[in-house]
Amino acid sequence: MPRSAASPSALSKAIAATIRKIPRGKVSTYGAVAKAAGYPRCARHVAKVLQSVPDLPWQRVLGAGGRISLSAEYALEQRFLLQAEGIRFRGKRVDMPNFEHIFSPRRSVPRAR
DNA sequence: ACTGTGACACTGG
DNA sequence: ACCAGTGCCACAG
Repeated sequence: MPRSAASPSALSKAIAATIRKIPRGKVSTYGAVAKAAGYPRCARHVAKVLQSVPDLPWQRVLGAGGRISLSAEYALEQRFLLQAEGIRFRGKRVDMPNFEHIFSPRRSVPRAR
């Protein structure tokens, strides 16, 4: 096995993969993505991944509470893209109760029921 | 090994 | 409800 492992760290891949799972018409938050990817306290890394990895549905990732955490100009574009997917806002925030994507819980504890 | 980075989350005033 | 400060954690140089 060559040591030329994949350049992107496991964390980056996991986060990127998680972001790709957010379906069209839904959104998530940095914290939620990090958690779903298996790295609960790494919300800030989600931001890093969005920066470095192209071709991700970046507009579907929001700050806590559904707030857009981009500078004004980009915020405008993000909002536009989201609305184009049918997502609705309430003031400056996305109507989270209705549009937040719920990731399938990782069943580290099988048969948890 | 150390320091700076990053599109954050959370708490308190 | 808004803003500022503080905590966070792994990556990149």
